[in-house]
Amino acid sequence: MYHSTVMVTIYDIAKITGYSAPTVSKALNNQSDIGQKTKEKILQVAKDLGYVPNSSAKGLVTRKSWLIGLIYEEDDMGVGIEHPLFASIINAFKQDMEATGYELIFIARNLGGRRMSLLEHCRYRHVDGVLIVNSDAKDTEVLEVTQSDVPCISSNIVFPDISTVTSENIRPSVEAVQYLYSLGHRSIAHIAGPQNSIAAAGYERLEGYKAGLISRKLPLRDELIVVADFWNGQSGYKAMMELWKRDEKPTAIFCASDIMAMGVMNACRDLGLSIPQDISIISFDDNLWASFAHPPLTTFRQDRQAIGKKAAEMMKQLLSGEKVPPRVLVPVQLIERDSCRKI
Amino acid sequence: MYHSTVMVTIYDIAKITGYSAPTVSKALNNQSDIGQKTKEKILQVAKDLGYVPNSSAKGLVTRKSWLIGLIYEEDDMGVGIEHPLFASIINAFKQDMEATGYELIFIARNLGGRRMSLLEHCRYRHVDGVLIVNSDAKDTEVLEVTQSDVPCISSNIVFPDISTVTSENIRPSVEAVQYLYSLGHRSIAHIAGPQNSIAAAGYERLEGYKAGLISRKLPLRDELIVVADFWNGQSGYKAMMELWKRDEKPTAIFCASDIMAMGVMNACRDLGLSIPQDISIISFDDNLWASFAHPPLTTFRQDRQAIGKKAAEMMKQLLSGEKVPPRVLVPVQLIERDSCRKI
DNA sequence: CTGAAAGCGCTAACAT
DNA sequence: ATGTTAGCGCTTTCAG
Repeated sequence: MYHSTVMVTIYDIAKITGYSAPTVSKALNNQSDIGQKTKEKILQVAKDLGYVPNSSAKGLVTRKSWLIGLIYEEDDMGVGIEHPLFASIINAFKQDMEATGYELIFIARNLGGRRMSLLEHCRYRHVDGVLIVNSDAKDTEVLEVTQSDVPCISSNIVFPDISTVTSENIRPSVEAVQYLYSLGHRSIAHIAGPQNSIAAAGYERLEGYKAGLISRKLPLRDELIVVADFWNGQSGYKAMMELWKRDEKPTAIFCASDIMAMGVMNACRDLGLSIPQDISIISFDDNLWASFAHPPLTTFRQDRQAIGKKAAEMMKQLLSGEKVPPRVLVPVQLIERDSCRKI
Repeated sequence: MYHSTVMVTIYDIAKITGYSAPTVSKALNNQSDIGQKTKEKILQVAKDLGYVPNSSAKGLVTRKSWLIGLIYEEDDMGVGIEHPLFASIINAFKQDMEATGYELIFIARNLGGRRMSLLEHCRYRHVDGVLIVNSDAKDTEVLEVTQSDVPCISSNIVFPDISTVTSENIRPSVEAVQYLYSLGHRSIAHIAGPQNSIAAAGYERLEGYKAGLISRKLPLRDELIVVADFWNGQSGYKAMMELWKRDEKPTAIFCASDIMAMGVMNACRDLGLSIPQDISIISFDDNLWASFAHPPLTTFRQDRQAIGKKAAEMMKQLLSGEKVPPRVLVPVQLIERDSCRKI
């Protein structure tokens, strides 16, 4: 049955049922101090009338918006417009939060032509909390939000004052080196992500790589490390070309991301290096392409679903006043395919 | 300067400036019937106090929320969790709408445990309009929204009652065939997307393929068409394998999407077919991977940015009461790379 | 050009 | 268990 477009209020329900507005309100909100019969009758009439509450009126008096703000800056990472991680994380987060009654709203940076800071926007909409996804850690407006009293959770980017959830970076990076070591490799290079502190991933994976070498008593050599300019394929290609100009020719490479690995693998091809015969490659992410690469890429799978769910869990804790640890790590899983060989 | 967390209202400003609340309101909203001096003074005090309007109070009286609802169903297409198109479209749409003063909110399907239909949610939040991105065209709750008085624009999926913006599908598909024809190909196959009507892309590209054949007086042959089960790599692989079981061996394939093409190209490899020596491939999308494929893939680039911008433009027209055409097409661009050869 | 009064839809605090 | 009163912050008449 389709309802008319004119708004029906609790007063309409009150009039029809003969009860007062507050009583209707109580019934609708499932309060305790109300008769069972009364409640049923009111609920029935509300249903018949197609009553829908008014979030503005409700929010105005309760001061709770049931809104979670999303600060999502498109792509400072140079990946282009298709970053594969964030959409999934947001989606998992969304589903979890919605189940608890929250809706997600993108926080804008201006309001009807007039500029308005992110924090002002949060206040304007009275968001109950904010999820920061891949924003610039140095953006003053974002920092203003993280330093305010608005409950914030961050995914991917580490901010000083708030809790962050990311995939594990260090442990799997150590493991990557050890995995290659166990295959007999002794000269292992790292093509690292940008070290500009936007994302923890860049330096933490490099750190893990170094720790991995140390754990196997392999020497740390600068000439085996190339830092890519951006998290994209072109930069991966360029980094591989740079690596191969140097004297030491590694037998294996730990690459900081699959997208970069696309470029690295192309560079190998252009260099006449076949994978894994001439060189082994292990990477990070497990994106759509990894299993279709030639050869299929051995890589650590980031669990986007788990990251989003974890972020939601942390948000709910924060919202209910609980303490949340500053950094939460979600495990990744090694997906062994054919890009590494025993030597 | 950092402001306190207690809310400052127009009454605070009124008290300090000595004007009344309505006057303050007028100044803040840049109304005409107010003195220049007065306005300046009020604005200054508002700024000093860190005044931020309250969207609930505002919305309650104006009945305008400055909210655009987003109906975004994750992935009925079987692409997995990384569909590369939608995030970009949403982002472009978002930027344009924000510049006009609107914010985007995801429309949920339940509210704090209680179920609430999509339309009810739209009413609850008083959204001024709704953008539907890749939702199931048969979902009754979505249809309820499209058939309501809520202004709706759809991207990608064609709904009966509302305006839809997509990339051009038919013309480029015709062109794909003609392009291959001009290269000397006469036996041209099509690996089509799912024909289940979720997305127009599936059947429109098939339609364009057929029209292309006809335009060059090539025979339509069913054995040169394989319809994939899903828009993913596995389905592409399977479809190619199926195609090659048949008697007629085409010299070229028009594949309905890049992601499917990943699978098709892998199947070629497994079949011992080298591209483009043995078979030419042309595709659709130009995703991140296409330029890194072996060989780099010739494909039609969808302009996600333009689609999002167009959707925003249509939404604004709708919001201001203008008529919007039922279907708007955004041009795609042929990116010639190395997967097709002259024979 | 400015202000007084009223009201948007809802709920909190109390009284009955 | 139910109703009365009041008020959330803002804007819209309409009077002056």
